[in-house]
Amino acid sequence: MSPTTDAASTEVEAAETEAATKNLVFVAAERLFALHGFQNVSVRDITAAAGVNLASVNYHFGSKDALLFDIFKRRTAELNRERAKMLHEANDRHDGNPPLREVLAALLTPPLRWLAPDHERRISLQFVIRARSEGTDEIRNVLKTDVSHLRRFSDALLRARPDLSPEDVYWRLHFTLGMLHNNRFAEFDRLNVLSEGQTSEADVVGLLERMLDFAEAGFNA
Amino acid sequence: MSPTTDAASTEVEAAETEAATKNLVFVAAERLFALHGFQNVSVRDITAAAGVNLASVNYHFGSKDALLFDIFKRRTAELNRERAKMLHEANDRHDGNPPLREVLAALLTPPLRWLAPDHERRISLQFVIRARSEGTDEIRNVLKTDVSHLRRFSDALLRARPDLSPEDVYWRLHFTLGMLHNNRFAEFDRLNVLSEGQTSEADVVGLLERMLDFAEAGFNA
DNA sequence: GTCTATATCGAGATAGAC
DNA sequence: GTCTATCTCGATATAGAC
Repeated sequence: MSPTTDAASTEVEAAETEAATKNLVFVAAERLFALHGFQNVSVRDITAAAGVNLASVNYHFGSKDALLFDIFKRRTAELNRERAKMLHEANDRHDGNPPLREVLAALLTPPLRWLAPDHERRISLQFVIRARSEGTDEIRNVLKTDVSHLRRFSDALLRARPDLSPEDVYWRLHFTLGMLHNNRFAEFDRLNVLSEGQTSEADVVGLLERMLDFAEAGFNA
Repeated sequence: MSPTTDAASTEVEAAETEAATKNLVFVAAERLFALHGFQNVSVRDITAAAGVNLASVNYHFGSKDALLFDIFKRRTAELNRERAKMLHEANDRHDGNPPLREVLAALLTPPLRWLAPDHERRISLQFVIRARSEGTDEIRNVLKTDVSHLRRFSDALLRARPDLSPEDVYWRLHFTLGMLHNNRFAEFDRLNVLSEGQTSEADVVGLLERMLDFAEAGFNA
């Protein structure tokens, strides 16, 4: 082996190791935050679960807060990309004026898909939902000021229901988002206790239909 | 002044002071928790805001967690008492079978009343909503296991809509609660940004009507 | 880049004087 | 009951060896 290839392969290995370590931290942190909440998980918990060194979080992400923000940004970007794609397809199918239900479906389907018991993003959705209400000041600021992805949907809803006042449309979108964000593990547990096991969130296709029925009727009220 | 009256008045004063101090802590803690979240408020913040001694929290409530739990218990009890009263009155008006909208109104009206800008429980409602999702393990446990007050409502809904499957009723109640719990200051801010000021949560009577319209239509879907 | 050891800080809780 | 001073702990962040 020449020194050159040696150095090159070492660099590659280091880059792979770095990426691997960073990813291990990312995945472990997301999981722990989703299950136990941001404040209840320490950097030690994360690095222990990931099987990496305690200093990794600060080395790769800068701080615990920055790690949380990083996960939040990546997952919401993924989610909103899927939503935008579905809305775009609905637009294509209906000459830029998709009916109400299809707009709502584009908003709700991606997160509901993620909720499926065997979906690889199941835990990510719980993370995003928790981060929305328990997150850092930085996350709250982004939520409050960056509404661009939501505007696509409010515009589509306004077009789908030009007979409604904008005020009505905005409020009904707000209600629909409330329905969506209530889909936390803890809330499902509570509902299961109340219904004595008659409800099961495992059937996400059924749940999506239920939510669409409810929200569509609410918009048509 | 005889020693007897002296001692008596001293006891009274001490009791009043104790009650006053305890109450100052309670009120200050509720406010700070509601505005900034449980984890972001220290015992020092609370006692400073209340103008009392640092040790007061532990002396009067045992611990920070116990203080939070105390506030949560008292406010949810108040809220559920108002709800139960409204449901009871609706039962009286309709021979034990109130229509759907009146059941929903009994569930939603008390918290919406509390939301009014000049209502003395405005901050308490924000506290309860936040405590639901950001609270301690003890609070989460109570939420999960103690569904007795909700059962009154699910039973009434089942009676109001015997044509629906129980599963449908439970899910739709879940959706309705999602709409309700989304009424946080931060969410209103977000909605105001999105709607460019076209929505105002100050008109709680209007908001209640909007929510009832949406939820009733959802149940009738 | 990784890891250990440690600095530093802020928190909740409490002992003991008054 | 109240207050001050303090204890103790657990956290994040980082310096410095390898």
